[in-house]
Amino acid sequence: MPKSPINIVWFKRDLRFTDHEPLYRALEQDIPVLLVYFFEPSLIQYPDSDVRHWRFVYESLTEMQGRLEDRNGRLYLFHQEVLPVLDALTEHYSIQNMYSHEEIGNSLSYQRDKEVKVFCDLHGIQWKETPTNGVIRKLRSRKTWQKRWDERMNQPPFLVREHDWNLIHLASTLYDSLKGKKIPVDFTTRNPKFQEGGEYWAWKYLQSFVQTRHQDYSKSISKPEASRRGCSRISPYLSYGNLSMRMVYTFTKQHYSQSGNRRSLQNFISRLHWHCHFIQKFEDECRMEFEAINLAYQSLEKKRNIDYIKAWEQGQTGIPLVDACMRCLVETGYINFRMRALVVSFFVFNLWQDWRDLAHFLARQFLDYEPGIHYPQIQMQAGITGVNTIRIYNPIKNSMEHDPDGIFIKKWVSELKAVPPSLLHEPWKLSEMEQKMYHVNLGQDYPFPIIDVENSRKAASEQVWAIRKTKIARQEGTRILQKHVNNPQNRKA
DNA sequence: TTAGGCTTCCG
DNA sequence: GGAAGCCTA
Repeated sequence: MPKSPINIVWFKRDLRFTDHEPLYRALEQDIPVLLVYFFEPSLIQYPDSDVRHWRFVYESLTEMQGRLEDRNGRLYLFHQEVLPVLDALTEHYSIQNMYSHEEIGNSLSYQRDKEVKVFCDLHGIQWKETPTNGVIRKLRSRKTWQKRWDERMNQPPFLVREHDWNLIHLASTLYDSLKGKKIPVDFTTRNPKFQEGGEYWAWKYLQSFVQTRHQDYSKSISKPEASRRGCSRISPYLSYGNLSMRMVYTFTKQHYSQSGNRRSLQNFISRLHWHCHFIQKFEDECRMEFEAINLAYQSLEKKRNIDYIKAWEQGQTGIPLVDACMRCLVETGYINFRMRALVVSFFVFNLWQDWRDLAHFLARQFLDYEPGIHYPQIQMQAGITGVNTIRIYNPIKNSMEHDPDGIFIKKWVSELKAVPPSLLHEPWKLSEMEQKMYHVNLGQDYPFPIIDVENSRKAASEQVWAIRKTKIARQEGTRILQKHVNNPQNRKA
C-alpha cells in the first residue's frame, strides 16, 4: 500500500500562528499538514534551560491548541527527541516537505539541526527553513544588513486564513507510541510570578505598551522598579516567537502618529533593530557560546571562587542593589537591561570571576533568554570584545541614582526595610547604634560586602585594560568590528 | 547612553 | 569647596 503524502510544520521557538511563514507555506500546498512540537529531553537537560522556560512554552502551545480545537485541528506534542519521531513517521507516511523557521540557538540545537538535515536528505524530505525575524543566514557582509532588515520588516506579514486548514490527525495508537513520557507536571503548572506565555498575552503587552505605557519609557528604562511597567516587556514573547518582529514593528509604526510621546516609540523601534543585530552576531560567530570572541582574551584566566559565585547567585553579596536585582530576577525572571549589565559587571570585574561561570545561571533565570542576545551581551559587558569601551558599573552610584528612595531594594532585601534611604545604599557604614535603631544586625541579618568595591574595581580595570592595549587585542577588535558592525549607523556598537 | 580624575569656574 | 565639563582608561 502506498504511503500517503504529508507535509510537516515543525514549531520551534516560533510559537504563534500569526505571521508564521512555515505554516503559511505549508498550507499553500495541496497536501495534508502535520503540526508538531518537540519537548526534547536533551535540550531540557542542557544547562541553559529552566522549568520556567518550558512552562512558558507549554502555556503558548496550550493556547495554540485551544484555537485549533475549534477547527477540529491539532498540534501534536512529543516529549521526545526529534529524529526517532521523524523516523517512525516515515514508516507510515511519505513526508514530502518539512517547514520550520531557521533557529539561532545553542550549540546543541545546532547539532540537532545538522543531524535532522542529514536525515531529511537521506529520506528525500525537503526541509524548508525560513528566516527568523531580521536575521540573515550565511551573511557575507554586514554592509547591506540594515537595508535588508528594513525591507523584511516592511514586507506584508504571512497571514493565514483562520479556517479550512488541511490538517492531519494521527491515529491515536501511533501517537501514543511516539509521544514519549507524560509532560512533567512542573511544565504544565503555572507560576503566577512570571509573565504568561502565548500570543494572547504577547499582544496584550504590546498593545498596552504602544498605546499607553510607553509614555514614560525613556524615564523608566534604567530604573529597576519603574522599568517593570515602563518597558514593553515583550522580550519573552520575542524569544519564544509569540510575536514576529515584523508584527511588532508594523503595529508600533501604525500607532506612531497617535502617540503622545513619539520619541519613546522611536527609541523602542531602534531597540528592535538592536535585538536582531545581536542575534546576527551570534548567528555569524556562534563559538562565542564557549570562548571569548576576541582572541586576546582567551588566555584571561580567573580563579574560580565558589563562595563568591554562590553569594552572587543568592543575592548575599552585601551590596544592596546587586542583591535586590539577583533575588528579584530569580523570583520573577526579569530585571531591566541596565541592572543586568550591573550584575554581570559586578560578577566579572568586582568579584573577578569568569563570564562562563555566570552565563548558564543567568540563562536559566531570564524568562526571555535568547541565546543570540545572551552571549554577545555578556561578552560585551565582560569587556572582552576589544570593541567597546570597558564598562565597569559602580553599584553604589547606580543604587543612589536609579533607586534613590530604596523602593526596589526594600522590596527584595527586606532585612534593610527600616533603614532610611540616606543610609540604605551603603549599609556597612551603619554604626552599632544605627543598626539597633533600624533593626538590622550586620554580619547576621545582612552580610558585610564580600568584596571591596573600590579596590576590586581598580584591580579589574588595570588588568582588562592591559590586555586591551595589546596589539593582538586591537587587531581582533578591528576584525570584529568589520565582521559584525559594518553599518555606519551601528558603528558605536 | 561608563566612571573617575582632572581642570576650570564660581561664590 | 562644590558643580560642571572635558579626557582617558
